[in-house]
Amino acid sequence: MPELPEVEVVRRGLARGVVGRTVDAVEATGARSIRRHADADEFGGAVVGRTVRRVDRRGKYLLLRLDDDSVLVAHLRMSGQLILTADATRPRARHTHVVLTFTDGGQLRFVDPRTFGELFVSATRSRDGAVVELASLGPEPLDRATTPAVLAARLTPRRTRLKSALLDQRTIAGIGNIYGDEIAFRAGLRHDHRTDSLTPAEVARLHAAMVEVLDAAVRCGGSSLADGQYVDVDGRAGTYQHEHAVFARAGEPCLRCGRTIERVRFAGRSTHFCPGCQH
DNA sequence: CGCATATCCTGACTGC
DNA sequence: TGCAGTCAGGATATGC
Repeated sequence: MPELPEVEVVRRGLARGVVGRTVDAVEATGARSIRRHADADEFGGAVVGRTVRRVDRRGKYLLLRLDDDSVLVAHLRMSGQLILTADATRPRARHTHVVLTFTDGGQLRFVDPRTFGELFVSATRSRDGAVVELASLGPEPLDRATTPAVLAARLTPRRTRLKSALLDQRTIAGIGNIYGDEIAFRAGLRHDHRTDSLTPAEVARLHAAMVEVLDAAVRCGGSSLADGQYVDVDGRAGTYQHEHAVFARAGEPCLRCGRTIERVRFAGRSTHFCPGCQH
């Protein structure tokens, strides 16, 4: 479900909601959600008593930096949600697998029907705050340091297709199926455009499209699709789905040229594009 | 190396 | 209304 924009919106909610708060108790009833840990006690032992210092994001991962320099890492995968509630007595949603209760009585709940998501504590204390488990992630799309030249250096040496490269988190971190399609459309490039044939002008368009699409999506609070899975920490849906040019618009006219948006299976994922605007 | 496929799960939706 | 089949925002392992 969530890609960079959705994860960034959740990060902002957590930054407002949990920084400075101290974990009083942890209930980890879903073993799969903490699968990198031996058991619930071991996971709880790493979190209880800790105060959240700040919340960062790396690609689609959330990093809750704790006061012992460890990091509580969260990935929502397809169906995960992190929900804040001030009232611990409020009924828990079905598939609530991990609950952190703060000393003030509020809670952070991890809800995840498909159980693909996970929470783990990384003991990493590297100087720059990097999490060793996430070392293979590519650069951040919205970092100023991620210039068109950086993007070109990561794309053009590879002999693959544009969408495969965009979905590969080692190329660039945070882009998933929705934004891969939207970025390719805005750049005027087909999903199956070969990365090794991208010209500097095409990479420049791709870079601009990437920044514009992701920025706009963050400003809209992310994309919430028909199943209503994605919501922020307060349970609110995003609105960027109304701005989608191609994703989930198969059979509808392209808003730019009027041709019919197509949907194909590519790289194992549903892929949407305009046959008139993308080459 | 690149690519397709299967896998981990539950739930929503489609068509009979 | 019930039920089988299909599909889903991600990441990873495997085999060609």
